[in-house]
Amino acid sequence: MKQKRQQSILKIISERDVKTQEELTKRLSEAGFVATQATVSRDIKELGIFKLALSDGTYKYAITQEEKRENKEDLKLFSKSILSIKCALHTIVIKTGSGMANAVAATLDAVLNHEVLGTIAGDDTILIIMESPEQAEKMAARLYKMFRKE
Amino acid sequence: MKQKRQQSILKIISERDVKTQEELTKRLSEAGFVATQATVSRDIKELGIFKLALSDGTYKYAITQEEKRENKEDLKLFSKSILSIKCALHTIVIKTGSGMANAVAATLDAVLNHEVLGTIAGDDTILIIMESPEQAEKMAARLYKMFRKE
DNA sequence: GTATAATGTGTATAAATATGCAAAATTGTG
DNA sequence: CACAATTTTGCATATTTATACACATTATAC
Repeated sequence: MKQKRQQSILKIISERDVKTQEELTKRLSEAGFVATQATVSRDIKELGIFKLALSDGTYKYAITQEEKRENKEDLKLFSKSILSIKCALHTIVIKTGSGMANAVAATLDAVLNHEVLGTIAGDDTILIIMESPEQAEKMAARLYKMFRKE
Repeated sequence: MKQKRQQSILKIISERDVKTQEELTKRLSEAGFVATQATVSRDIKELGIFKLALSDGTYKYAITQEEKRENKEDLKLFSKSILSIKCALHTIVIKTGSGMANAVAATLDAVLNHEVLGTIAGDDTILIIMESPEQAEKMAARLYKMFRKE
């Protein structure tokens, strides 16, 4: 549910100027996702959405450039190319089909941008560098979930 | 006053992670600009600054890409203060006119933000830390270009 | 299956932010 | 200079947003 609700949020704010979380909550329920402002606040935090000052003196919620390109759909596509995800110290190693690493890394980069120190991609291997082993493990778990075949 | 205060705000949020407007108000007054949260709120609106969710669950105020570019103009100004750029292992050492290091470093930080691990500024020296010697060399070359007198 | 852990959510509320209004400061004009 | 017009600011407060806590839901292990 959360997943789809957040999808819907991204869609809504890209279509209209949403000025407050209350308003977003209302639009969400119109779209079939009933939630409270509290939940919306948390979603917004997770999605990295922020309140932007418009030139007309009002505000709207907006997405960073990276997220616009995000396209969680792309990720699903790429998930077919991902062979394994492993954690080593403060780094994560992802094995992909040969020649796929760069494409996957680029997409990953766009999505994870603010959360990772960096990514390096070879031909069939991606190295993701985190700040600490703990963070690496967390991120690995998240990636694993992300790419899990269902 | 307003002008300079807003300058100062940009500088402050590029140097530290500022989590609330209250905090920013405090830092401002430390920098010699006494104002209330209300004023800061208005400045933030005018500057197009926004509250960004960090991956560690907290927030900070951040600047849009466009404004970072504006700051790049400042770089040209600062280039007069830069005496030398040298690379050492995975770090870069920049020598500036005495007392200029902090100002230059703050601006550099704003522009390079995502690309460097960190910067430290003394009175006339800036140390930029990269992830690897290769990256350091690359960045040094880029900086050299950036500041080359034409 | 049941138990246990982890994640997600609503309620109520705390915390943070934006703004109407009046006063102060600044700018423009003669 | 005086005086009007404009802009900026603080105060008080309304609005908006984030979060502690308890309960619900979902995933994971046995």
